[in-house]
Amino acid sequence: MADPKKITDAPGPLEMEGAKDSIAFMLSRVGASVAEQFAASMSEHGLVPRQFLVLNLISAHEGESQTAISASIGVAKSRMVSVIDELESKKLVERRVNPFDRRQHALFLTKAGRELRDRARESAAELEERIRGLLSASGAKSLLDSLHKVAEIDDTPPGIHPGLAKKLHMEDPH
Amino acid sequence: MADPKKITDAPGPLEMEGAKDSIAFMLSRVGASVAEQFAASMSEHGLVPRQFLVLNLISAHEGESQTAISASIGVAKSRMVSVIDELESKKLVERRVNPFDRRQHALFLTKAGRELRDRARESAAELEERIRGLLSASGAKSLLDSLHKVAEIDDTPPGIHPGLAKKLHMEDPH
DNA sequence: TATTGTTATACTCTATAACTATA
DNA sequence: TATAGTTATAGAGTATAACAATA
Repeated sequence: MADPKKITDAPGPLEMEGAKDSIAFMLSRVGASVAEQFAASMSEHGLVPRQFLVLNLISAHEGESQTAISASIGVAKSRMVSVIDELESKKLVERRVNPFDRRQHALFLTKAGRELRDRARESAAELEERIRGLLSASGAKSLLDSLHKVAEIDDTPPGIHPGLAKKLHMEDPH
Repeated sequence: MADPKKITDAPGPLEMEGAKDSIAFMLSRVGASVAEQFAASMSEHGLVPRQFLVLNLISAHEGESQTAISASIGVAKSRMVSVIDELESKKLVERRVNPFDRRQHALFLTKAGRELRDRARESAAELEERIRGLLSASGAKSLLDSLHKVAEIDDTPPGIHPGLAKKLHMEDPH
């Protein structure tokens, strides 16, 4: 086959051979798809995934500094500024001066922040249930187990999500 | 706990509770990690993942147009231009005029393109084996099976990788 | 009038380096 | 001297619309 072909009918999506049999490809593809669904789910609360993560980290570690939070999710501290700025402008997070080191901002959730955290967690739980609904109970357990094993492929600490250090897509009609 | 805390020692990475038990989070995290490893693997051949995908699509569908390829991976046709430009400048891909429709460029791999495709596929296979090495044979089979089930969470056509394409749904051309 | 490939432009996300105020 | 937070800037990636050639 060395000649241009006449396109006679609608070709449909061209497929790549072997992709469906590759764990690497399917993990990457399904992972990106789930991340998209999650981003769409969070956007209903006016959050991007990274903000949800930060909200939960502050919730579990109140009083920590911006640098500590940023290091925990693997982003530069300079990027944390606008993330906290936006959360603070929505009255979800408070910056307080740490009296033990006045360079640091101690981060705390407001009441509204705790409430939004809970609502966003419910959305996350709904997505989780939607996924588990596609699997048997033993299948879900086995999948989670396999994911923990494959997670050993790199030495990223457990709390860090490599994809959140970069960009996550938010759905945008049109 | 309502007071800033004195940071006494290196805190280590702060963790988010429940993340490890969430299939959604782990899928997203491991998927991003695998995608990173794959990108690193492809970069050894001077390719980005999308170029590898395009190389394989042209290989399986020689003579197709740029628009057909771009639609198959869910990217705008305008973005395909620079992708093909680069592949062509490396003498991996040829644009030929399609005599049946002289607006179209029929895409073909060169000999060097087929050789690089094969070498890059070997690298991809190595990553696949590295992942499978972390699992039992039955675990790998079960994981792949679960991934196919979870892939039903959206209606993305099988060949499309949402992470490589921003726009998921191709408009019906009317 | 519609489509293919292309170009131009604006917008978002990111990385990096400086700067300040504290330590 | 070093660190926390901030700002500025430049680069990469992307989406979108418009355009010329062809159908």
